[in-house]
Amino acid sequence: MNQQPPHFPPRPGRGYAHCNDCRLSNICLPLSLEFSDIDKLDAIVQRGKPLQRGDILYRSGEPFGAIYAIRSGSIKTWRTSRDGEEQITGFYLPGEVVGLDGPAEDSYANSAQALETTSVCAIPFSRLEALSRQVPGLQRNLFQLLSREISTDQKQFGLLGRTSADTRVASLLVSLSLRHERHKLSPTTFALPMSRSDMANFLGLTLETVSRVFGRLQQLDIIQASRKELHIVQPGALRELAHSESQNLCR
Amino acid sequence: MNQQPPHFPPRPGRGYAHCNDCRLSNICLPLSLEFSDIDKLDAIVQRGKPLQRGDILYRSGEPFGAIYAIRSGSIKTWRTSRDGEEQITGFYLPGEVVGLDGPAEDSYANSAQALETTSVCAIPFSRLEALSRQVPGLQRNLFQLLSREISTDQKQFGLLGRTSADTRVASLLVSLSLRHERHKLSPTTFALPMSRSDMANFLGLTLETVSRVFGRLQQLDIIQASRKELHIVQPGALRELAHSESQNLCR
DNA sequence: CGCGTTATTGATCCTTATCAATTCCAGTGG
DNA sequence: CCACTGGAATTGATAAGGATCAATAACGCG
Repeated sequence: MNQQPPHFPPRPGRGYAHCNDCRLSNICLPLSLEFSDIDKLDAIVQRGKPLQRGDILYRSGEPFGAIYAIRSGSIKTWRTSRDGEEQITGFYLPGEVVGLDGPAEDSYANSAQALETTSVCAIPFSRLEALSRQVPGLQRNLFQLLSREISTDQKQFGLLGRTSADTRVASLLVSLSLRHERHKLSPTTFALPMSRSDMANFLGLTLETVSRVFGRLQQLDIIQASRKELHIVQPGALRELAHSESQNLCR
Repeated sequence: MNQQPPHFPPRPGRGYAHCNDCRLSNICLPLSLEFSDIDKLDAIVQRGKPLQRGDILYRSGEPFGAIYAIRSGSIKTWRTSRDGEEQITGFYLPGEVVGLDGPAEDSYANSAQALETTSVCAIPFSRLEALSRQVPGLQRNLFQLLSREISTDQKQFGLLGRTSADTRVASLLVSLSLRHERHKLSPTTFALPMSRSDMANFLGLTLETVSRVFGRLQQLDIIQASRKELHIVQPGALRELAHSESQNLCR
């Protein structure tokens, strides 16, 4: 896999969509800004060529420069603890933003890697800060973005701490499903861009357990899965499972 | 326990320390601002009378108005999942800020409660936003504050997902110890403001397990604990435990 | 001093980790 | 085109850590 970081030219190449044309502008940073303000934002956004599967977007410890909005594809982020264990901290889909852990120490705490062919918009943070001082709506969106990341991270606590393997896997699948729905994609049939092992790591399980849960969910005809392809047969049942604190699929 | 929210008069009562006098100003929001800018911040800060143990600072679902810097005492925050289970999301000590989950949905996702007699500075967020547009250093501090919350939340992932009960408890104690040290308080002898059950909930354990770990740690003379009083006898050994991914104190 | 809450300690069970073997698949090269 | 190969996934057997249930003890507060 190619491990070179992609480069972002100072001014984006022609031929890439601008924010005002982007169909994600209603869930991304431009959310509810005026056209003229979106143009100002657009002027500092840098669009490079797509990352390939396995490409690293940034590495833990690198100086913080930009946050990245995902245009297409998907990204995983992870931290490395001091004894070298890796903990996946999130999977990010189009319209979502990675790198928000950067401002804390002015360097990235996470590493970020493309799970498939992925296009991102790089937004240099210092320029974004400056712009958001002039555009109150943008400042507000930025605060919301950070705050939302806090909120989703905290949701994960309950999942990791207190729930059965079944609930954890179901939760992840439901979360992905909802996010697909938001993009007007099928919420019931989509590809899982990450490996079982990635899911397991993210959910605080082993890959064997994840695999077994997949098995059970298929046995019950709640999902159909073959490798990376997922079809949710009974969305209601899956949601049910995802929201139960401890319940599991007693075989 | 008194469940009334405290009220914050529009302009603070006399006799409360201002930011420029506050010994926490080097770790709180005013961090590395100029005196004149700190005064501007100070002008929007509201200081009420202290909360008592059990007092609610804000409740999940309430409209978001302010973030709160803790001056003395301690606060716990928690989320309530849709099936009514409570998950403690953090313990906050002086100089730390709660309410950062508010901007996401313009309402608090967490509830916050005083664990002991606690003084807080309320900072109305819309006024803070406005001010931070004029004071770039303040805006930067705010972004850092949010980003740091993301970072500490993500650290918790690895703990909850992958580590032994011993490691989790040790981690919490080490974290508290380090934060006490930052305030020039003893890092080895302090009071635990929260119950065993709170710790357990936060760490994704049961209170019985937490109690047992305390027992083991005392057996090994790593800590001495009696109820809420904690003395760390061997800080090194505790840190060791806290950083090991899976190791546990096989009895 | 007595009650209720909080913490400790003990015995047992269950879920999931761990270890191990096998299968499946994608990609490769002959 | 098909056999090979190596990573990913599945499946099975076992064991361990922590949850659960239960009883007791210690403390704080009125």
